[in-house]
Amino acid sequence: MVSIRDVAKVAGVSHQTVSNVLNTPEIVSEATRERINKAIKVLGYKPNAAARRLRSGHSDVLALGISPASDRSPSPIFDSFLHQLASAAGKDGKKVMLYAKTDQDKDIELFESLREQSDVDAIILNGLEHQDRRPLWLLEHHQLFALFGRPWGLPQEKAVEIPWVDVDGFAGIKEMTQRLIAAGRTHIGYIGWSSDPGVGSDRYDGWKTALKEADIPYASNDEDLASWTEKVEEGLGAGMEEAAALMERHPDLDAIVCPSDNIAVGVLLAVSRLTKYTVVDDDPEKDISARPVIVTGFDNSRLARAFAFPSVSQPLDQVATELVRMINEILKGVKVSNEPRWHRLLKPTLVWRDSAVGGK
Amino acid sequence: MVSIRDVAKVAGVSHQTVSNVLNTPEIVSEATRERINKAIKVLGYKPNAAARRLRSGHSDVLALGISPASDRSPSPIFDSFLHQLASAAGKDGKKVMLYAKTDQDKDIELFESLREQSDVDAIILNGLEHQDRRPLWLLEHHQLFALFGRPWGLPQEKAVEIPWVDVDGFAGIKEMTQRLIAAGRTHIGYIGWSSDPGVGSDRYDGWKTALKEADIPYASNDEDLASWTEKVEEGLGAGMEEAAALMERHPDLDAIVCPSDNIAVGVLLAVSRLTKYTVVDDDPEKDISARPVIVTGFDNSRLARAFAFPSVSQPLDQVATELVRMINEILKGVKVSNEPRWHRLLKPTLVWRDSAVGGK
DNA sequence: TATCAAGCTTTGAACGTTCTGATAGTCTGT
DNA sequence: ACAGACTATCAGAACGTTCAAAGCTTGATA
Repeated sequence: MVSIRDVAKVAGVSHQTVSNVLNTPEIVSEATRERINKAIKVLGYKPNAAARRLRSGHSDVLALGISPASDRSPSPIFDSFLHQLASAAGKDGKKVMLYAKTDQDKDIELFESLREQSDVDAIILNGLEHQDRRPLWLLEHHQLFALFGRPWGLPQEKAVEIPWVDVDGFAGIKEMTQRLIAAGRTHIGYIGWSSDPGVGSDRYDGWKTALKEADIPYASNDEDLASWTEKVEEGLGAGMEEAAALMERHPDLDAIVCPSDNIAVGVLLAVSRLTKYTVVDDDPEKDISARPVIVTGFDNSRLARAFAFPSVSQPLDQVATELVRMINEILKGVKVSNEPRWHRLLKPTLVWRDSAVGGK
Repeated sequence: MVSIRDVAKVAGVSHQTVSNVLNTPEIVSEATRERINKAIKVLGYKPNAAARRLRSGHSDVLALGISPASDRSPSPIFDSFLHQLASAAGKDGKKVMLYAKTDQDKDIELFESLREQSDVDAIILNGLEHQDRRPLWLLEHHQLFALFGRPWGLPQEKAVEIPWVDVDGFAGIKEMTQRLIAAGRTHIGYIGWSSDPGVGSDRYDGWKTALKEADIPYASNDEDLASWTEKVEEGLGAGMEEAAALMERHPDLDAIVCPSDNIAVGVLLAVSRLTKYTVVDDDPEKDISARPVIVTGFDNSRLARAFAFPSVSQPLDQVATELVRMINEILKGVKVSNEPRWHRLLKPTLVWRDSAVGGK
């Protein structure tokens, strides 16, 4: 194995100068720098990560938990996020380490073992549960971390100390609802999660607000609103019965907004069965505006593409980049504060679809 | 930071004895061992991974590439595999590191940078392309690795040197076809990948063989078989037109076998539209045997659950466990040979469904 | 009693890097 | 010509662990 000292010998300098070329090239004169770089190339020298870690105390590794897929698994786009994160981290010379998530207690146990082991510089949390203990534990033990998602349900004074990136579900759903209204739909229902004080109510509010601002009659009364709403647990294909109930209650229903693609698929299937539009021969799905009821989702996953329903697309590349940026700044010693750069609420993109079903 | 020497001081022994307790406890007398363990607990000592790596030369880290989700992405179950792998590795004190896959050349470049850096002990490859250069490169450069999937298309003498785990697609599809025959279906078509000499033809052969063994008339003639087959590119919702074509060609068709859940969904949708069975009121999907055409998939992903079609389930936990075991053995210095324990073809499980559509 | 083996423990070096402080060389201004 | 400041380089220590080998008991054997 070729070390920094071998390079030094070949280049005729001390080992420290080689180290300087690697870490602070600007303090080395150009002549020697070139000589050393040449020696590095000739010898095929690669810095030893372990030694670097041992001495410098940081590992350039981010840890990310991955939960069993059977979980309510908010994201059909989790693997997409993983790729973006690995990519963003890689650009920065960092690596992403996976750990298998189980429950909060086990997670914390694991954090404990990562701590002080100089094995992981920072942790990226996502998919927080309500009143999650993990962020507080991490804060308390001065373990660096950043959050994908907002720290819903945490006291304000704590939340301020937590760096997070999230996508604005409220704005996304609101825009989608407005787009439906612009398309002439005026009887728009909502089928979403039953028990989710954070993300769920945020998206629900998006729908409600759009209706109110457009002066849709039933939006002015909470009781009326409730009758245009159905609660359902997250899950692929969920919401079929609820869609039926909603349509029975409101025969004039012409659109349904869902906070996830998983639910939207179920709702779309139920709707298409009840409205018979899938059996018409000349494919009415070619133009979704011809659909008796338009169903919309969230995440713009492959499901939305395959079933050709409109969906809200999360800018996962930006999420990943911002997370890595935040962690970098923290590692450099910048303190987390109330400034906006520690709490990024990214705007999602509306993906409308007029094209035919199918495709990849 | 508390080190091995601090523990030694408290326990009144030398640092090496502490190290022995950690690595080879059996050579330390019980009395001292207990004393040291107590000191470890009291001081909250955690071994420093970086130092251990530096000295011992191995990192206990496995690298795994993750490709952008837009790719033909063979697995709607990739994240599930990730979880299993992280879990299996974790049980063994190992970690999984992600790297962002792009193309073969970039991958190899990355392998090169991982090499000698004592940053990664072994690489896990999956989703090989046809005539993939990566396994050969890794062999040539003596970088340890194992494969999820078979080294299709590699010369036998090389393939023998490559440790791999795969799931027997042939057996899975064959069993599924036999199950359809047992259910009284005798006109069974196949819609699968157009260009895939490895996995694709393996699964196709499963269908063909089952038909032949059951003496289905059209199975004896290759030309007839071809007319019961449609080729299609992988993709969620793909295969709609092909399903229509197949049904037109064979009005007596009563089942379609697909090599992936993604395709099965498209096929199922096309079939349900053409056979009008989704519009019947008393949910014929409650019992799939009542379906005019049964569609089957592969992977038993959430899609199969949601749309209630039968599918072949891959034992991902076993795959992960075996991969980790192989890598462990190689790390211990065991040479890869022609023995069966280096080439594991695992039996998948058939998941039949009689229950209603929907649910999680 | 001297010798040897076995069981347990210790000592010192080594892994490859970065950190710290020192040294030589060059330039500037008086 | 000389102090002072700055630049480029160097030498040695340090990070926390494991490796290699040597040392100390103890008990059995000749």
